[in-house]
Amino acid sequence: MKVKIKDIANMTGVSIATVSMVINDKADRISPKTREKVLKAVEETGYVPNRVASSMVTKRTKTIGLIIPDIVNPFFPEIARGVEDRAKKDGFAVILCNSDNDMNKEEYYLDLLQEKMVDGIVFTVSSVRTEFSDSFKKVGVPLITVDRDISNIDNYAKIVVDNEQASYEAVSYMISRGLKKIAHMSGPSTSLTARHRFQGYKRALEEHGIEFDSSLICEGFYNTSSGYDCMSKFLKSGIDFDSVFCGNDMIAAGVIKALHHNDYKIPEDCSVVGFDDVEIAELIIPELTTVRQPKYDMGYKAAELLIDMINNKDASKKECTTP
Amino acid sequence: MKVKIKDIANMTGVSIATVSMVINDKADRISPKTREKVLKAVEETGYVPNRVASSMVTKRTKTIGLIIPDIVNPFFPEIARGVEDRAKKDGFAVILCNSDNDMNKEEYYLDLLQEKMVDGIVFTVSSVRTEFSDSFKKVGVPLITVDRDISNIDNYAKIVVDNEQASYEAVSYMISRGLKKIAHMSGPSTSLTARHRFQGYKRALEEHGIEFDSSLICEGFYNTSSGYDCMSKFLKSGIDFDSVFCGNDMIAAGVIKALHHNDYKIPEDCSVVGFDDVEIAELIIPELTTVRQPKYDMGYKAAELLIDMINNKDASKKECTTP
DNA sequence: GTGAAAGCGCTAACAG
DNA sequence: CTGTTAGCGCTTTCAC
Repeated sequence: MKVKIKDIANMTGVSIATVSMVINDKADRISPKTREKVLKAVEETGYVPNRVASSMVTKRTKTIGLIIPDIVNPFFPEIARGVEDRAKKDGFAVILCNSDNDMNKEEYYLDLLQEKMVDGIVFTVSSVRTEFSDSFKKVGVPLITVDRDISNIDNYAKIVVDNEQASYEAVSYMISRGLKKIAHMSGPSTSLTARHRFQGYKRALEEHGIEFDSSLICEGFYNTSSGYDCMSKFLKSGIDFDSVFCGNDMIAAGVIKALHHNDYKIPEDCSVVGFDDVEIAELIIPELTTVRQPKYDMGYKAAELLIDMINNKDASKKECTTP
Repeated sequence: MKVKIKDIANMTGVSIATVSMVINDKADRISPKTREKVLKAVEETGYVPNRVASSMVTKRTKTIGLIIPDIVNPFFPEIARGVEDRAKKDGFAVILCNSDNDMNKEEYYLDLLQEKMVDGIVFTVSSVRTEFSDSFKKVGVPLITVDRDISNIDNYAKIVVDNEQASYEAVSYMISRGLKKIAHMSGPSTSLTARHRFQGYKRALEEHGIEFDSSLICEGFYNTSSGYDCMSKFLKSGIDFDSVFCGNDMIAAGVIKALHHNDYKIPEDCSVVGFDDVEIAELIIPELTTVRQPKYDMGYKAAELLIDMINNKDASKKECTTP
């Protein structure tokens, strides 16, 4: 039989209240002697406090829920890690939920987490969802969204990543390095991300007095073959460029491949800058410079804000942009 | 104020015992009429049962812990996903813990999970650990290890991956495709994984009547530059080979790069086969054929076995090899 | 079919 | 400083 607080109390000849206090370090009012005695008994018996029972009375489970689309998608592990690290700092555990961008699963987990009485929820919004369903609005615990797509969901605390700004900075950097004819191979303009990255590109050109040239733009998809095709087309048509700013690393990989096949040297003949969805990319392709996305920070900050909301109910509905 | 079982009971004019039964579908002995009435009240009030309270009496939290070194390491997300999917199937939630291969963190989480009264633990053993510490042995709940390195930890239920066999099959396949001079560029022989993969390579050759040729072996590290260096050396020294079996995908990426630089065509001039630690690799490098590791299945099976152990206390100490 | 009552293991006043 | 006591919200016999 598992040993419980009562056993420790009996063993040491004190009350369970006293034992509870030393276990929870509310020892301000406990004599060192009793404290030692209790601690020793705990040690000897291997007593493990039952936090489920504590939760019953404290109404705190010290657990938060994390709902993401899919931990296998390389975008999310870092977010998850950020959340977990911050949670751990305050003694919170994290329940991991993969929603697959499926509304039903999202609701399933929202329910599950609430039944488990989590203290709060970090929710990574999929790029598909554009608004909260009813069951969302009914969530009775602090909830914060981590939004990689700056969607139009409001009225919730959220962490957003500013793709426009990140893109702007990357292109500005390229300009500062003397590049002038910067092509842009983007993801589909149906994607908010792609649009924001494009806007950042454009703004950087404008603010540095470089005229925007639509012939340097190639819209495709977020994959390697798209990058390959765009670059092949450019090479064939003889368009003049000295560098490429790519919508993501997959595109960049395709671009690099096409350049290789045409005996271009990188970065001597053409610089390639990608956008980081995937950590591993640059390991495999050292020619690639990439814009790091603050995924870890997004998770970390989300958890931080959430814990804040858990501790002061008033802290809700904040917004926070990374980096 | 949150609505609780008592409120539902009052609203419907039945006892809390009855409400409890309909909520938990122990409705064999409940009249359909009462059932409907209760369900309706639940619906109207948005009542969410407090599973923490249930856990108090049932002694089951329907939660399992998952300890892995680091979710950011591309090896683990799939394992985690496998665990989560299987757990979900039986209504279990998963608490995610990143240990960073740090014994202290491992113990911290082992403790945390037990305090949270998880029903069981899936533990992914780091390649460093060679034995269980005391606190390990004291774990009072079912525990199963997922072991990618076939280490010498015994006396626990575990899932292992058979690198030797996977390697054997890959090389056999290469041989069946007519390849005869298969070079092997391996990870460091200090790694169990590397040794097992090497053994599989060797066995495949032997069983297919191909003589082992140590000059076709190049030992390095599990990274790109190692692959690049090995291949460069081979090309310089004029060693005759028609293909390369690589210890992992990083090595393979380096090999491919070196071949490219020397105007070899893949797979016409030389086939390259990698070993899959990283899903993304083949997206970026389509020339690469790779041995898939059953990471997802490992996680899935681990959770399955664990749930089995949770349900029948006798099912422990099984072993199970994937694939 | 349904209800009453006894806890599950712990915390938090309040007394002493 | 320490003990007593009243629950936390639910499940589960055992009566009715």
